[in-house]
Amino acid sequence: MDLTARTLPRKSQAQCVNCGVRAQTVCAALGDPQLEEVEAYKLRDQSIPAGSDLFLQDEQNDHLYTVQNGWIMLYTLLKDGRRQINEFCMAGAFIGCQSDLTGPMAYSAQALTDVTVCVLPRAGIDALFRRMPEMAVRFACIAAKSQENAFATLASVGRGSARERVAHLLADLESRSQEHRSNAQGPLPLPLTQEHIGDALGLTSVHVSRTLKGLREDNIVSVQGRSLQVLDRQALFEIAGMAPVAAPSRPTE
Amino acid sequence: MDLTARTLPRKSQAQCVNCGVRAQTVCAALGDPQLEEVEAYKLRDQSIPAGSDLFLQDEQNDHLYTVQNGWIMLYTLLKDGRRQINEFCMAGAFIGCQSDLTGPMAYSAQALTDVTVCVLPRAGIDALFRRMPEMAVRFACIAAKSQENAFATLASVGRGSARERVAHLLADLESRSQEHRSNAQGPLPLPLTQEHIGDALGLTSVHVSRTLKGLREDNIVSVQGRSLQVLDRQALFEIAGMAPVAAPSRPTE
DNA sequence: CGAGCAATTGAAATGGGTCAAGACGTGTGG
DNA sequence: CCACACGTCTTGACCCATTTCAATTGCTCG
Repeated sequence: MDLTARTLPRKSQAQCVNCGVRAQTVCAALGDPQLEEVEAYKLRDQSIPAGSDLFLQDEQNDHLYTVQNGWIMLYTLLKDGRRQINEFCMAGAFIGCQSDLTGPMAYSAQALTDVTVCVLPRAGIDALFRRMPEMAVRFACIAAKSQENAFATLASVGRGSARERVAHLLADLESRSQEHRSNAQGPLPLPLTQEHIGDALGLTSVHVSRTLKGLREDNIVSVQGRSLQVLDRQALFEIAGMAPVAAPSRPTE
Repeated sequence: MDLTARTLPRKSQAQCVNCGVRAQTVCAALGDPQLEEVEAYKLRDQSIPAGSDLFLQDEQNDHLYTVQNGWIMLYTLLKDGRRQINEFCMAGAFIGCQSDLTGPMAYSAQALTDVTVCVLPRAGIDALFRRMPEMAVRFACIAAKSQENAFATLASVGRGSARERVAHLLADLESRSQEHRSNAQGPLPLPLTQEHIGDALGLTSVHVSRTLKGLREDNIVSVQGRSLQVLDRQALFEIAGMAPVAAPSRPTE
């Protein structure tokens, strides 16, 4: 659980100009000189082992994180132990920023795989934004984007059947994974247990199992071990209620 | 209200320095000179009758809105007509800003009561943000806040029973309403049908009716007509799973 | 006074939850 | 190399919260 003991704070880090996720995060809009300024501000890169928490809800935290690689989940714990997973974050995600910059965290974050994050200090971030307005604008866009994602999940969980919810999640994960993969075909890693999926969708792991079985029997996906293979992208996105991104033309209405 | 404001170049609109919701919205961080700049940028105040849409999802929209008074709901329509209400917005809310500033809207917005909004043009908002980074930062905080709200709703909808969900919504509305009301006691206006409540919580209006009946019979709330009276705030927040101040110790199984 | 929408109530159907038992890995230690 | 332990997945049987369908009662407003 405790990760701070395990990680050595060292300044040796990848250089920002070579950052693999630069285009997707707050630094996207910055030129090289500005990037150097951010680099000076940056604390370190940090490796997080799978299963450990970046931060816990209701606790204080002084950092902001950009995911370099690996998966992180944001989740909320209820008093009686029930868990709601709010979001699965992949490379490029900017994590830890909330409305009350100085208050305790509103939710928890846990690594699903081994993860590398770029760490910024939270203190002074608004001064940095003030000096680099492009960064602030970019940050605002990211915040808006993540609000839209939350709305989409809410619609799926609030209004969808189990089958629709699972399809929506898989479709979402698949299309987001594509952004980070070179080849479009082939199975993609899915570091989630069925309990994770259930906790993200408001379902029981038992029922997730049954639902996946149904999708498997309809030859829509093939989930084995920790990998997901989408067999019928069209059908999957259809069920999910999402418009397939690059779908072959077909009269849908 | 006393009007000791100095004379400023006026359009046909309320003056920004006197804005009633200034402290809660994107302008909060701005000084008077910057506020004048925003005022020059501002298009107009606009009255929206109850029931009409500010904008529709998938359609283009050139404006951004700050709610001056009244209630607005943000909602998502699914292909088959099911509706998910994402958020109820009250005075001070900043609406219409999304990650893709030039693209079609990701969700719809409809007035639940007669509403007055302050209208900004969408084009050039990023330039404005760039000139006033405080405003961008403020916006990001607001967006983050709304994401946190969405997460809280998601946890409620994904993991709560009908009773818990309804209690959570009522508790949330009640505490937010308090911010805009002088006297703490007494019934507060609730411009929602039970169908609205159901669509916000992933429930049927029929079941909302039954659930409210249960809360009424337990003397926790009294909902009559379009107004809500919280009778037992402690119990309501207890059921909602929100901490009102400090829950009395009680062995919850 | 009647039209129309919102709320209530009852009865029946069902999607998903719960409980419980097994199967299937996969990594560990002997 | 085996055995065993632990976590995950699967499957069956039953249960129940919520939905669905349907009828009735208000309430508001023209």
